[in-house]
Amino acid sequence: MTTAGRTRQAARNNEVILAAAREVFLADQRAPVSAVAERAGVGISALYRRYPSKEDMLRTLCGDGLQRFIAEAVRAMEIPGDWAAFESFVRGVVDADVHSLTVHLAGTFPPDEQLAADATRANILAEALFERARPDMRPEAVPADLTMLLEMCAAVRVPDAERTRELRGRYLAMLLDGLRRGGPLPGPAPTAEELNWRWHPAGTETR
Amino acid sequence: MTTAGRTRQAARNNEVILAAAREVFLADQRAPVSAVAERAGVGISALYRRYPSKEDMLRTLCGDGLQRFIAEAVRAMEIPGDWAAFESFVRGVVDADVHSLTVHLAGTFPPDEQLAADATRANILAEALFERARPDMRPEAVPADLTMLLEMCAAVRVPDAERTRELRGRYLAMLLDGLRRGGPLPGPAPTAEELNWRWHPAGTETR
DNA sequence: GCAGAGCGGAACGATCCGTTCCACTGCTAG
DNA sequence: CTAGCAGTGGAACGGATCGTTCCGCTCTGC
Repeated sequence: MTTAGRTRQAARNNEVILAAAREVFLADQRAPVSAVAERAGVGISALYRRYPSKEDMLRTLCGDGLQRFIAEAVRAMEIPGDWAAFESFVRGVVDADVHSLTVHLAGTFPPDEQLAADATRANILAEALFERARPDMRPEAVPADLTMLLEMCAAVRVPDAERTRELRGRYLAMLLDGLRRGGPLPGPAPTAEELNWRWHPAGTETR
Repeated sequence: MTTAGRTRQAARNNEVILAAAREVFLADQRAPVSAVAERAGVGISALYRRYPSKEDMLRTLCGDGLQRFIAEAVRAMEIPGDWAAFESFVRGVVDADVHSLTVHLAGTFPPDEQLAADATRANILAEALFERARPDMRPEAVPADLTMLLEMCAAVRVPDAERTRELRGRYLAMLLDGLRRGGPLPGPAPTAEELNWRWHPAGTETR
């Protein structure tokens, strides 16, 4: 800002705006565009110069989240211990607060070819990590459970972002301990359709 | 409907409308009033005949949820085993899907004297049940964790209501197992303020 | 029968939000 | 040095949504 020329300032705004958008839409998926501008400390024009529409902004954000998810998985793959790799992966995803982006934004804009490809890749990676760690888990656990665990962690939220991270760590620890041991689980695991319903054409839903 | 006179029909509508409101606002706290009317199969007039405003409807709904919460606690109190009582209580609350009502509606309308009293009573009861079961829990567990566990269970959601209940049972089992055993938990437990922030005057929140 | 309680749903006004537009700024190319 | 324009702030607009009101109808309970 102080030392910045016009172009430098503009380049900087790219990140600032994306970060602001992430924060705002993480807190409230239905937040207005103006809220993003306000948080970024820029005018609305600055947003519309970069993204043709709000929808494009959300798509970009979602894709970005998916990339981070994939990056976490790739990183964790290198970790030697099977359970350690899985745990590090999940902690990384929860810590980066990536799940809300990829899931809670679903349905707010039509899917996308690139997005679908990334989602598939993300699923494959996550499943691989899960399978590696499965020997350490209770027998009924399935990869689909991971999605739900992430969803549950994302539900932990307090006004302060840093504290939210801390609390999520606490409950993720509980969840992972629960994933490892305990008596038999009631009811069947979630199916793929049940996990992805947000993307589907929104049929008549009971709730 | 078939055998109903006008007054009988009206009395019936009382329950139908409240049930519809519960379902609708459980699914989406920001749902329009018209959605409630539609689900109840009545006109909008039928709602406004009973409740002066949407806000009153939400308040009633919230109070109703709190009553159910209290009823679950009182019921569970009679159960002999300490852990069994606690578990039955939590399962009951999750099963009745009462948590979303009392928490996710928070902030959408100004508090209320009766509501506050009920909330206090609910907290005391829940805490008592928690303390009874605490010997069976990992040492770091505190009553405040219960609120978060409920919040996490409420995050489990699929389009079908019955299936949602089933899945919540699955993950509640995991959570309870995690609550009982495992290694040390990272980070401090949530504070009372952190749990009730939704009710507060909505200061400047980071997220 | 008939007065009116109860109701359906159109209509209204307020609010909100995505997008556009325009005036302005100050860098940067030449 | 300066002309031009990329980048910007924010007011303005038009459409959508939603809470609430209102009017005309129905059908019951007396």
